[in-house]
Amino acid sequence: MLTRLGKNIRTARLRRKLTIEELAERIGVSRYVVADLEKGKPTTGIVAYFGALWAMGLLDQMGDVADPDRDEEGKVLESARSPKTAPKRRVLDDDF
Amino acid sequence: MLTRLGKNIRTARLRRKLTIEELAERIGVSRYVVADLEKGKPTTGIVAYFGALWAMGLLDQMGDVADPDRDEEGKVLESARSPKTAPKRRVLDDDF
DNA sequence: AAAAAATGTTGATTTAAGACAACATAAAGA
DNA sequence: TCTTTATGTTGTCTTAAATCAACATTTTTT
Repeated sequence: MLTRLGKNIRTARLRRKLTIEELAERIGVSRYVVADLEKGKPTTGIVAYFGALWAMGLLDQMGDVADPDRDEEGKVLESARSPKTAPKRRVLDDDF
Repeated sequence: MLTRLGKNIRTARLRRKLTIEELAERIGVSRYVVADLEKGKPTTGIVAYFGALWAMGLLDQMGDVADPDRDEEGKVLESARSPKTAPKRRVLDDDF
């Protein structure tokens, strides 16, 4: 997934006729970081990746990632613990 | 966008009843890295973010980000340079 | 084909991320 | 409540990321 993202960023950059150096300058890093990032280097700071996406108008696509509303599996796990319907009622309520 | 992603990861973790340490162990980093990442620390390596998403089954959501097929702006810029239809023909063609 | 520009590569230096210990605080369970 | 567990916070140390210079290679342009 990392190498894929790197390749996608490179494709986007080439389409925009940007050199590695130009993109690096806009992000505020050296050209080596952008070169690494396009290879999908795992240890590179996420700010470089996000900066590249931002500089090319692609960052908004990150908005949905891990969005709680779309996390169906997580929603199921949560609702399994705290059921919405029929809240637990203490036995004492009937107790006088 | 970074703090948003961090919050989303935290929400997903809590829903799954995972502690920071448990998630950190699955990713292969210390608990401090996960704590940073949930705050959206920019300089943290992307591998930590991706690892967290992966460990919770959320990584596939990254597949579409910066996908060339969805990069409409990039496609326009590219096609403006190399038109698919009507390839340029030299004037000489009419020339005898 | 020649010149220029972009990118790749290597080695050295600087800087900061990550790991860790120790303790404080907060949250959860008995 | 008391106890445990989870998380936050601070400081130190080690490691590796990021920068840069210099040169090689590739690509583009003329």
